[in-house]
Amino acid sequence: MQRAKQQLAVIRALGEADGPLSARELWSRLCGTGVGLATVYRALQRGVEEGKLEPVELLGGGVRYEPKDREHHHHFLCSTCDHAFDLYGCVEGLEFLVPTGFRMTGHEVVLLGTCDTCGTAA
Amino acid sequence: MQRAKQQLAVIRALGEADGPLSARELWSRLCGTGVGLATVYRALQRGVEEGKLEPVELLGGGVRYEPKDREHHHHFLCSTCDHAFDLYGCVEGLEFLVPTGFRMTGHEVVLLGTCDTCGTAA
DNA sequence: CAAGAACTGAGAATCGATTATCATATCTCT
DNA sequence: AGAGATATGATAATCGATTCTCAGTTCTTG
Repeated sequence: MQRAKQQLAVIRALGEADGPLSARELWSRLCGTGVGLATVYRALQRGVEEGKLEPVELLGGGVRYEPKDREHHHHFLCSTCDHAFDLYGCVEGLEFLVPTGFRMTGHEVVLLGTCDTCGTAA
Repeated sequence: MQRAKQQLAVIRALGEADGPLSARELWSRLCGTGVGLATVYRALQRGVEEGKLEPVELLGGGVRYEPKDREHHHHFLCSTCDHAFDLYGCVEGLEFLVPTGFRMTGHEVVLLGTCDTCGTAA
């Protein structure tokens, strides 16, 4: 077994996901492999410290994580399954919203609705 | 004392705010008046049930509330003081981001940065 | 004023998310 | 293989946010 095998499994699972995952989502994806929830949190914490992972805060409280090497993008949040999907493309020209005196350093766009799986199942 | 005086004070404070407020923010604004935190939560819960208030989830976990009669708008979140400000105007043309098979029912735009107060103080 | 319903504040209880602990297992290096 | 550092899983502990409980207060109605 190589060094920090379980933590690598966590990072890899994140890389294969179609969007940012929460600690719990990650854990359930790795559950069969016997990875503990504590290890998931440890891997996420270390990944952020080492600059490999980016914490993503969307609506709904929890923090999700995604690989930091992805380009600037936004997310679609399915209100049925509560899963977040990466979107491709970005919105420009938001500056007109900023009040005078305020300095904008970033923006977050979240689209809400139903993903294809949940929409078909309904 | 009229009926539900404290709860009205909560609703009024929300109406006077320049953005959505969390339960704790509301409480601290009413603190001198001896209003209890439980009452703030009760007022918020009832306000939502009666359709007067709208829960707003931005980044950072907590739920904030704002009067429901405001027009569609978005928010500016100051990363220094963590206060959310209403913005005027909306972003259109986000549909191009939606993947095929997904159905978009809404969108949330949050601008991040520093508000005028925090920017001046820095 | 009397009676009962509704409201209130303080603190306890609960809840989910995250972190800390600890004994065991595994790695690295020789 | 042996020694020491690191990683691991289970579970306890912690934390903040929210809800619950309860005794006391205030309202409404007559």
